[in-house]
Amino acid sequence: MELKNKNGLTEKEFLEIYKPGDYQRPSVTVDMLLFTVGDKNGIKIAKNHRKLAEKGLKILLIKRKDHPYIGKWAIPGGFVEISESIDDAVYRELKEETNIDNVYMEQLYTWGDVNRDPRMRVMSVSYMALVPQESLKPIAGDDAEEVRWFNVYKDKLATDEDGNDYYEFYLESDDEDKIHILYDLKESYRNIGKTKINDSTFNKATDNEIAFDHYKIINSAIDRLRNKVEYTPIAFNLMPNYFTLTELQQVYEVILGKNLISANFRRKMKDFVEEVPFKKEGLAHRPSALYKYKE
Amino acid sequence: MELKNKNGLTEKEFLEIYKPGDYQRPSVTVDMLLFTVGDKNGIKIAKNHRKLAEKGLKILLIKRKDHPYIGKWAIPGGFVEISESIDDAVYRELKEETNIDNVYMEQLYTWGDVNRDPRMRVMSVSYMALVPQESLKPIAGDDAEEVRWFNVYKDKLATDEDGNDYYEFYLESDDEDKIHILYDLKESYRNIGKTKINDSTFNKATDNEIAFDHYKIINSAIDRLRNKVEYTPIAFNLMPNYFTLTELQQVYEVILGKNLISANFRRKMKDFVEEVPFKKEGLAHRPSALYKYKE
DNA sequence: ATAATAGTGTCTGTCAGACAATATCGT
DNA sequence: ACGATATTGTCTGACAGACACTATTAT
Repeated sequence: MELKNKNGLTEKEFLEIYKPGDYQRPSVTVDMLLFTVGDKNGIKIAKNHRKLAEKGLKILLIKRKDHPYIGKWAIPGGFVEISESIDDAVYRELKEETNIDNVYMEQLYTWGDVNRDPRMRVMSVSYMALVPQESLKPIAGDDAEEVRWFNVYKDKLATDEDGNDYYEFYLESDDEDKIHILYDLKESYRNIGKTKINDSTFNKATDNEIAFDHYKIINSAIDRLRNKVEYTPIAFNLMPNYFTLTELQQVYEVILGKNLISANFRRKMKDFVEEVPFKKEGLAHRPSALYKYKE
Repeated sequence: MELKNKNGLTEKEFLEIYKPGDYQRPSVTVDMLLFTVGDKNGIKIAKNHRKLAEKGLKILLIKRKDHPYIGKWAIPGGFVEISESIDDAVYRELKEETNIDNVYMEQLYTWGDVNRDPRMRVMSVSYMALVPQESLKPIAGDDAEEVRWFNVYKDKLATDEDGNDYYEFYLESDDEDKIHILYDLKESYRNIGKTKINDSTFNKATDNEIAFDHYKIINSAIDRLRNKVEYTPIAFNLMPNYFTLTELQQVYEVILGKNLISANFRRKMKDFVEEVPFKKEGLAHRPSALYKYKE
C-alpha cells in the first residue's frame, strides 16, 4: 500500500526532495496576559466617581525600549522559535520573563491583522493566566525597559437605543509616577448570517498609549477572564493555602467588577472549599474560619 | 516628543533601515471545520448499538491528492498569504472551496506543535461554521481529489474510577463506498497548579485515517460546537426561512447527540422564534405551525 | 377509530438574588 | 454595650427535567 503521487513518488521520496516554497512567511509571537488581584494604593482619576476599593484587578505590562512604540506599554511575550511548539514557547517566555512555573496558560485567540506591527507581518497567539502577585519576579529583559502591574478597569457606562454598549476602559499604575491610560470603548453588534458579532471601537482618551493592538487583546482577555471565573475554579490560583471566604469573595468581586452578596457566594463555594480546624483571629470582630481548596 | 532609541534613531529612521532577521518562520494555514445537519442514509457499523436516526451531524472533509497523507481525509483550508489577515484568509478559502458567503466563521484554536506536518513547520488556525448542506457547492481544488460529508459521532461509553472518560469517536460517509474511521478516545484530567486540564488520547481503531493532527482538531471542534449550540442561536444557521419546532429540535438533538423533551425544548425556544400565519400540512397527522427566526 | 405527530399543563428540584437574623470577637 | 465582620436561614422567582394530557390531521 505504498501510495504514489501523480509524479510517481512515494511519501519518502516526496519528502526527501521536498523544498518549502520561498514565499514570505509571517513571524509568530506569543503574548502572555498575566492577571493578578492585589492591593491598590492609588485612587481613580477618571470620569465617574468610584468608591475606594482596597483590591484591584491588575495586569502585567512592560515598557518597550526600542521602536516601534518605544516608551509605550505592551503585553510581555516573544517570538515562537522554529523548533518549539507554541505552548512550549509561551511557557518558556513565562519562565524567562517572570520566573513562574506550574501555572496553566490558556490560549485565548490568535491576532492576525496585516498591519499589527509596522516592521513586518506578525501574528500573535495570546495566552492568559491568573497568578499570585508575590509569586512573580519580573525581570526586565531585552525588550523591556521596565515591568509594572497596572490596575485594569472595564466598567459599563450606558447602553443606547440601538443596543450598543459604552464602557470606560482604562489602565492605571499605582507607583509614584502614576500612569493613567484611558479608552472610551463602544461595543456594537452586527449580524453575519444569523450570528450576532461583537465589534469593539476604541477611542484613545489619553496620551499614554498601549503599543500595537494590545489594548484590543487586553480588552478581550478581560471578557474571557470574567467569563471563565464564573464557571471554573481559576480564581483559586490567586489564593494562599489557607484563606477566608471573605478574602475569596474579594477576589471574585475584583475580577467581576461588581459586589456579591456573601450568603449567596458562600453557598456557591461550598463544594469547592474545605474548612481547616483553625481560625484567623486577632481582629476586632468575630474570627473567620479558614478554608483550603478542595479537590 | 520624537523619541529616539539607543542608537539615536527616530521611529521613521528605524523603520526605514529595519531588516527582518533571517531566522526561519513558520507557515500558517487556516482550517475550516464546516458542520451541517443532514439526512443520513447509512447505518452505523460500530461497537455499540444505535437506533437508526434520520439526521446526522456532518463535517466536510477533503481527500488529499498528494503527499503527505496522500489519500487520507483532511479538513479543508489553505495558507494565509503574507498580505491578508487571518480572517480574510479563512473567508477567501471558504468562498473558493465551497462558494459560501455571509456565514460567520468562529476562530477556535491555533495548533502549533512542531511536527504537525512532515514537510515543514506549519501552524494552523482553526475556524468553525455551521452551514446548510444545500448552500454549499464544494469544488475539488488543487489539494483535493474529492470532497465529502462525513457523519461524525462522539459518544461517551464509560467513566472509570479515576474520572477518565472513554468515548467512541468516529466518522462515517454515507456514499456507496462507505468509509468508516473509528478512534477510541480517552479524555483524562490532570492539574497544572490548581487548574484542571483535559488531555485527549486517541487510538486509531481503523485503517482509514485522518491526515495530520486533524482528528484532534475535529474532536475539539465538536466539543465547542456542542457547547456553543447550548447558549447561542448558532443552530438557526441551518434552518430554512420557515421551519417547524420539531425540525429545529431535530437539529439540536443531532448536534448535542441526545434526545430532548419537546415540551421543554419549546419553552426554551419560545423567545427566539416567531410563528408565521401558515402551517405545514398534508401529512397524516396534526399539521405543524411554522416559525421563523426572531431578532 | 387509529396512528402519528403537534402542542399544553404542571410537578419537581435546583439554583441565584435579596435580605433578615444571629454569632462572636476586641475594645 | 458597641462596632465590625462572620455566618446562617429563608423567601422569591427563574428555569430545567420529566411526564401526563389534550389537539388535529389523513386514512
